[in-house]
Amino acid sequence: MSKTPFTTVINLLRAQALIQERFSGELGSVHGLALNEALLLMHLEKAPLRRLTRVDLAKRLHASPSTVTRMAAPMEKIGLVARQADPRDARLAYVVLTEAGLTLVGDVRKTLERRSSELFRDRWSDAEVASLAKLLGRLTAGELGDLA
Amino acid sequence: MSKTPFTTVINLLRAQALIQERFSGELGSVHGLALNEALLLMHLEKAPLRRLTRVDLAKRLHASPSTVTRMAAPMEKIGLVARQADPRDARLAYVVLTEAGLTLVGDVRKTLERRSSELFRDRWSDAEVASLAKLLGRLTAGELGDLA
DNA sequence: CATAGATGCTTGCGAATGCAAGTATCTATG
DNA sequence: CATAGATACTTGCATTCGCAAGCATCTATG
Repeated sequence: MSKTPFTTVINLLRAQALIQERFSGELGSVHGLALNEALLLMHLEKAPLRRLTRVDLAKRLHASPSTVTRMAAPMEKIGLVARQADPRDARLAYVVLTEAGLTLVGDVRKTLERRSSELFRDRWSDAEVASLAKLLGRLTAGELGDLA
Repeated sequence: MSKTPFTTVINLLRAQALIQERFSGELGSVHGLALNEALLLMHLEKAPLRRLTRVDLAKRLHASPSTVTRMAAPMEKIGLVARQADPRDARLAYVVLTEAGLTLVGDVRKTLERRSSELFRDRWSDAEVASLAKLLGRLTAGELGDLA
């Protein structure tokens, strides 16, 4: 039995920790957001009508609905998102991206794209990065919400 | 400017969430450990004398020293690790793997290796998995503690 | 139309974690 | 040897998160 799959998993966990550390700092100091909050805004940006229910957001963020409720509250307070009811189903409380949120998420995306490029700037060819993206994409093929 | 690096980072974050979800369940129910606790034991297993200081463990786990202190306490209580003083430096409090811990970490490793294999069982050739492992390994080249 | 089950959201509670401060010890400098 | 700074660990406090329970609403069935 080969141990290559295990090595792959371990390396992936390490790479994720590296990225989290590198990105969280600038994201927090420049935009005042945590990485998860940035991902939430980007999911809304990609969604039809720029809105999603809390349950849908939870699935895309791999979080619980209660976490999404609590994440959205302060972002609503500062005007990045708003709460929107559904006229047909009174249970639903959409989280909808505001104009301010749309502007911010554009800046956030630029920051993340720049940091991502820096991550591969040295010792990586374009083909290698593309190969890595493709392999990782296949790993998560059945998942919701692409963001990219 | 290409967006491939950004796509790569997003896919990596998604893949990490997938792995965390798939592994945590069995790790907890079968061995009674969280993923981070399993990683802690595996770092000890790889270390000389099967022991590390809390600060060294924190670096390898990408956690704070206080987190390591609190993680080690219950594992010491159930006999997986022990506390060991350094005769030359009274500040150091090594976390050392016990025999019971060594036995458990062997089982845990087998579980993780099997789950990792299942992750790539369908639609992946050996060469593709090896390629992914290599690319991820390059991303974390400068880091401590290999585990694999 | 009435009821049972399913779904979406929120809240209480406990667990995990980081930061900052405090203590103990070591090391370098004079 | 005395002192200042560095290092290792721990603890108090605040934050974040998931689970379970509760409430409101919707849907299916009779």
